Amino acid sequence: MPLIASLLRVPSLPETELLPREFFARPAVEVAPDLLGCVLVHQTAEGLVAVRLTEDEAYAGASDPASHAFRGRTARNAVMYGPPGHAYVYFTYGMHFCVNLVCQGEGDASAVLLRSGLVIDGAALASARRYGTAGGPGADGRAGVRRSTARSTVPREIDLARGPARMCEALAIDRAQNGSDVCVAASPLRVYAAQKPVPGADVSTGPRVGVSRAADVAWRFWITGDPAVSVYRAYAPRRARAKPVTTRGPEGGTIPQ
DNA sequence: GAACGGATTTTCT
DNA sequence: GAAAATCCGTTCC
Repeated sequence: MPLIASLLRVPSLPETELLPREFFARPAVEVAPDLLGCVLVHQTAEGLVAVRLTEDEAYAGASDPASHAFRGRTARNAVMYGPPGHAYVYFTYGMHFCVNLVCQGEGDASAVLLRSGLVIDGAALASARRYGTAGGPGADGRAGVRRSTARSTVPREIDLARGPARMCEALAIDRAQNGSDVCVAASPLRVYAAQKPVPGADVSTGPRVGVSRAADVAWRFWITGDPAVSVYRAYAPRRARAKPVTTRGPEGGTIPQ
């Protein structure tokens, strides 16, 4: 084995190797179930965090109404049109990042959205990123998880990367990782093969979460019974803002709000 | 335990 | 100008 491979080896992955680019050079619906059990690693100056993938979703390109590529190429989705085995990171809902892995060949804008995983390395660092410093919830005054009630605000390790935006926060994935090649050992962000492949019989399928279009296709995949899988939420239209702000403050001198 | 509303900004119509 | 591949705390069964 090359020396560099041992130097970059992940503690929890003694015998596994990086996924080759050919792995991703297939339709996303084929790649998505095969990614379950594989390990996403992000190495930063702070340290290394690794998650074993437990849930993902396939997005086809121009033919999929739920895909970001459905309406053609834009500055945001450009990476999806590039070569397979690269990360497509996008920002959504004004505050969250989500990470995809690009599939097929160049020009086919398909990808797999990574939805959930179990942290198997760097849990302390992941927890610090999600909940603040290791002192516990609220220790640094951050709003993430507060002790507002006596129960149910205790962070759980199972929740560290359970959900697409949570996983990005645990792994410190943001715009800087958009376009990263996950198939080379020199990349801080990379994906390793599963130590023990997940049998097809252990993979469940269902509709994708939160999408309004093409809600009938079962392109969400997860490891059956795994606790580190996000809760399914059907698409729900967001209601209009309660305060239209059509007028300014009261005329008579009452204090706003 | 389900349902709801707020936060917040990029992206495209 | 509205919707969006979300998360979190609160409220109401």
